[in-house]
Amino acid sequence: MALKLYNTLTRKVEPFAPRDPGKVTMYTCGPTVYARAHIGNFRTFLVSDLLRRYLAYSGYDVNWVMNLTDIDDKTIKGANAEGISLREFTDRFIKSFHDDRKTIGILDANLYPRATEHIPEMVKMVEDLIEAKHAYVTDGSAYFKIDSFPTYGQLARLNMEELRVGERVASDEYEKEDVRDFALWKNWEEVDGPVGWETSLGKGRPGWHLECSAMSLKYLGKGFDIHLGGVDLIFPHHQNEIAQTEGVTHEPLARYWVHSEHLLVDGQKMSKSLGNFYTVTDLIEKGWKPREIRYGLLSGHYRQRTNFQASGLDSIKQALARFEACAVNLEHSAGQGGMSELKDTIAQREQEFRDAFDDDLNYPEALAAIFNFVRDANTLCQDKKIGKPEQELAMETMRRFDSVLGYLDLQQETADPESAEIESLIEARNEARKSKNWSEADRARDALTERGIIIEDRAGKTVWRRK
RNA sequence: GGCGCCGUAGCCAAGUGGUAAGGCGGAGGUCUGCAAAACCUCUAUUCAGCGGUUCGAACCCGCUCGGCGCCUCCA
Repeated sequence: MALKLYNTLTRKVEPFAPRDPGKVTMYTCGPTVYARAHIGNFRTFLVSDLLRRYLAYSGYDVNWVMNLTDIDDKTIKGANAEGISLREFTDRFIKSFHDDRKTIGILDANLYPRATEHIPEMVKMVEDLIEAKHAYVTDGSAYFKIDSFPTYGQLARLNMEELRVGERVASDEYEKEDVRDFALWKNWEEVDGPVGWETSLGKGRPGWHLECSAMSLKYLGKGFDIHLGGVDLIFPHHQNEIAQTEGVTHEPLARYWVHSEHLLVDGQKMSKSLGNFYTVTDLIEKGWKPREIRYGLLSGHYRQRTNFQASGLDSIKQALARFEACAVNLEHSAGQGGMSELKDTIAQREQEFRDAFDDDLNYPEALAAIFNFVRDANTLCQDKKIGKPEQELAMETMRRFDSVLGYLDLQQETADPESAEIESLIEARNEARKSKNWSEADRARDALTERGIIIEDRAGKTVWRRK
């Protein structure tokens, strides 16, 4: 079986075939950098990361571009409120975005283009759209004329004739020929303050949707492979991108449209007023470890609303501890001669793993395959069938699975500052055990337990970890 | 008004026509000086409810109940 993806454009799960054999081009709508991104944003970025990792695992050469929206109403407002430049204001949140995404193991994209660094490309696109009669200018602003694009509304399955015009459409943009038309270029206004670009279109700034059209076309070309984003972007954002790009290229913007469902927090839509609004940093401060955040945000299929529960931390810790324990078990296994059995289980579980991801990124089922592998490997350890060569093969398999999941990567390998002290307490306990002084040995263990240290007596060695 | 989604064990969550994955939790057992970890067994005769189609339905169809999304701020 090969990869199949649900394509929002066709509303079907389709076999995936890239534009250029062996190479995949993907574009993800990134954050608007006016505040620290929240975990809902990261859930979407995590889905892109998962897809990108799986494509790489499957042998594709992946080119992933993720934009940074550094010009819009909110960034202008924020910068002007602080009296600093747009650049200075947005740099701050671009940094926090990268800090947080690295924390939860989202690998580097190939490029993070900024909207403000592509003004000429956007202006050129508007000019081309005007030339093609898809756009018009009124009072210094340019608008896309949706009547000129017959399939407008298709991506979201909206019938433009039946829209309840007027109920949700802002009424202040009366200069548009049709209220449904959307802005390509916005004329400079007083509130914009120092923000604005002098261009052939006049002084102003780009509309929100334009950057993605201009930048995806520039860096990934016509008809690139996969465009990703959250479901809320289907309309109007992605529909408008399609109209803009295709109005110029007359070719499909992207071959597959992949949208991730929203994250719920404690069963409800995340909002500051409900007190369930979190950033990655908030969770770290509440004691979550990076990989626990990653696990929690990724649980559940990407097209299903996933409920992130603050109370689920213990369950997540336990699940991840299973992976870790398996690696430790393999490391300390002193057996031999289970190579054929190990190879059998690897073949079976890895097939299950691939089948799961191939089926529209069925992450929960892939996880099940890995947990089954963990159980099989633990059983082989127990049966003393894991020797040096088996250990190496099993660990290599774990690392291969983890190249997609990204949990082991996030283990903090840094030396524990108290390790010398802990080791000496363990040493003292083992001395007591040797002389069968059990009460003294238990006292030593209790002292460690009180400090949050869990110890495990393995064959010939005592290993420890923090709770 | 239009388009669409969800309801599976105590909790989380796959499965979408062939007889309920996986994780957490819980019970019992093996191992261990005792633990921890691991392993084994058990933990949904049943998939919101009611009808229908079918040899066969959690999966298809209809209705009902309950939660929710989108329809120019939004990951």
